[in-house]
Amino acid sequence: MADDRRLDVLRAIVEDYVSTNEPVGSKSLVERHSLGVSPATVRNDMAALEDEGYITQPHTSAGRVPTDKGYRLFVDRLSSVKPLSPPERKAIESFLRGAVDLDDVVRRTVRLLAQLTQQVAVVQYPSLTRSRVRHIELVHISDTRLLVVLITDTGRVEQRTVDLPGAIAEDDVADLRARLNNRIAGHPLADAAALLTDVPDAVDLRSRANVVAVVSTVLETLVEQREERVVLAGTANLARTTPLDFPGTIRPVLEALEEHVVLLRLFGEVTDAQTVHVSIGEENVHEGLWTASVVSTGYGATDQPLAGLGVLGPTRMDYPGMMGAVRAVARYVGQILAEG
Amino acid sequence: MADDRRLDVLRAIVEDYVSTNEPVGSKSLVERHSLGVSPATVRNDMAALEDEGYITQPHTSAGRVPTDKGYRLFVDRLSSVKPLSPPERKAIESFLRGAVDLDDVVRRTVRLLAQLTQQVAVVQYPSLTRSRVRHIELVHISDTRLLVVLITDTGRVEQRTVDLPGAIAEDDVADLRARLNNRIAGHPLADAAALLTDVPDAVDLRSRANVVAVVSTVLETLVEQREERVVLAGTANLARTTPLDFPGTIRPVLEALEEHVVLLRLFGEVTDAQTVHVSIGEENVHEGLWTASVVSTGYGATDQPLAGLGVLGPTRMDYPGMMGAVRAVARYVGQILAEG
DNA sequence: ATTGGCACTCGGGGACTTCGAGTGCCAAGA
DNA sequence: TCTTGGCACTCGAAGTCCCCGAGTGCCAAT
Repeated sequence: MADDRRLDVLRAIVEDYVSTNEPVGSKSLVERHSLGVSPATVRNDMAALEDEGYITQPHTSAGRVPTDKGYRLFVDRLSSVKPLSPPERKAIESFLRGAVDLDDVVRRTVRLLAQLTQQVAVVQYPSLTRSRVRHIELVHISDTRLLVVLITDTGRVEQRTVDLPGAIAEDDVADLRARLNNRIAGHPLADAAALLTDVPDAVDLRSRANVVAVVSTVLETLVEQREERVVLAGTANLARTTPLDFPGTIRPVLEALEEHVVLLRLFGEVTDAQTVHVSIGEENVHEGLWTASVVSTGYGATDQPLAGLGVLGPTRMDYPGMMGAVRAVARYVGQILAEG
Repeated sequence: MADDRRLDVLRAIVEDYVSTNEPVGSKSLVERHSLGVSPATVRNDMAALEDEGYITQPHTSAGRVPTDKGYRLFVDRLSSVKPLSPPERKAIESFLRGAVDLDDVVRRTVRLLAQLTQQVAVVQYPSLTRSRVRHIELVHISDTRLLVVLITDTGRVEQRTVDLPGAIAEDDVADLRARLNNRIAGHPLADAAALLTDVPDAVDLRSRANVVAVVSTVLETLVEQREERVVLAGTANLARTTPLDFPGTIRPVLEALEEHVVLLRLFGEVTDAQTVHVSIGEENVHEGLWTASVVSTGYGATDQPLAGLGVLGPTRMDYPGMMGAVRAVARYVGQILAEG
């Protein structure tokens, strides 16, 4: 039971610190929470918690502040996801319903999430490799130039121009278009490479070079990671934070946010759309984010998420609330995408 | 001549303040510049300049700092655009040459500009209304659903799905595609509305509703301002600024940067690709940018620019340098786009 | 019109003090 | 063995005081 109370104390410290943004002392703790013990007892618990590395004091005689490890324990064992209120859910739904296309869905989602959480929001575009091909369109731009347009079942559209080694006739374009669609329409993009290897073999020698060029462009568009895109919103919320949250400057964080590769890696661990993942302080791989926490999850079909979304803020954040918001938004987006 | 010297003094003040970030006094002024007069004389000039509102002192008995009006005079009459060094030009060119498509050009441009100027860079996508239609593609997704893809001569691709009131056959799609392209391919988007009005009249009654739906979607895609896009880079450079630059917090600036509508308005005045436009402090319409300056210009064909690009930073910025960088980058981008 | 001289201003920074929230430890009590 | 009240101690925040010096405005002399 003494052990249980120690955890209660840790929970209370995290909650108080998150809401007041001030190191919390033993006295104010017993005042704000009904722990049923005296400050002296709490002090003993605090000393123990500090020994174990869950809390720390900014300077000798100040209150305690949770460490990354403390937040981790809090998230894992001392809190649960805070569901959103019905009005909030209503607002999310009606806001997302208005979207006209995929771009719009993503844009609205990221703004919504930033607004809702008052943090920086990050949304990854539905991953290409995990979607299916709806259609490939070839547009004849000039004799030696085609525009390849790839449409996925999530509504994502990617395009790329191809410079052909030789001239190509309209008829040949139509033929190739039919072949390509016949081969991969309806299939996951991940399988595209395998399905397309023998396409050049089936056409006559004359145009084979052109076909190879087109196929390799299609594959590039599909495979190349550079096409993974993320969208941000709420950067201004970083300026709201106190110097306590980000020691010195928010610059490294802003820099990390500009390197979209870094952001994409945040969603690397996203494997299902059910669990909400939390990465706290130095748990983050990127050094610039060692003072920040990321709450993320996948969205899309529950078994096979399309991509990730999440929020980023100081380690001192309302984890249960953020997790609730992230989960709720992810669910609604998944729903919307499934319908559209 | 006394008047001339006063302007020299103002120029010296601006230059010193920009480089040192400290209010500049009469003594250090004569030390750093060879004005050929004594500090006392400079003091008289300063007093006059202050009376006229070109400079001000942060507090009694500190050096002087240029006002917005002072920077304005400096930009208009006391400085000239600083050309980039040949190596810099070389770097710009080779960096931009590597771009594979329009998206890539824009992305590279904005990063380059941020890097070069150490400020926040903003690049607007080539405006739709000012480009010409290269091709319109209609993709048959389902019986009652089409994907409309619009390709401009700048390489920009816009797409939108249309839900049709009734079913449509493949043949009708092909027919409509041909009609649309026949009508507006090669024409400026701005003329599209006029050119398309009578298209529905030419088809038989049966499919007229469908045609109307498609045409109106095309027009929406063309006309709607929401498709005007901007891209940002270098936000982290704002965190480099001192409290002197942005009194209190950079938050309002970050907020303004997130409202892309605000950014687009920055380029509203861009009418040609020759002159570089400077907007200083409270000259900015948006209140959140009253502590910032914007250096912008148009890019594209010199007579009819496609869109704008520029940088944003504290009013205390190196205007000649920024103008040089912005102008150079705009020229190269225009060149690249003209070739591609 | 320019300049040297001079008295004046005022913010920044260092030294010093006070205040109080918070701590650790201990001995007594349950 | 755990809890608790008591107590001395620590140390940062904030206030006060003071000095220094960069910078100013003004004036009389050139």
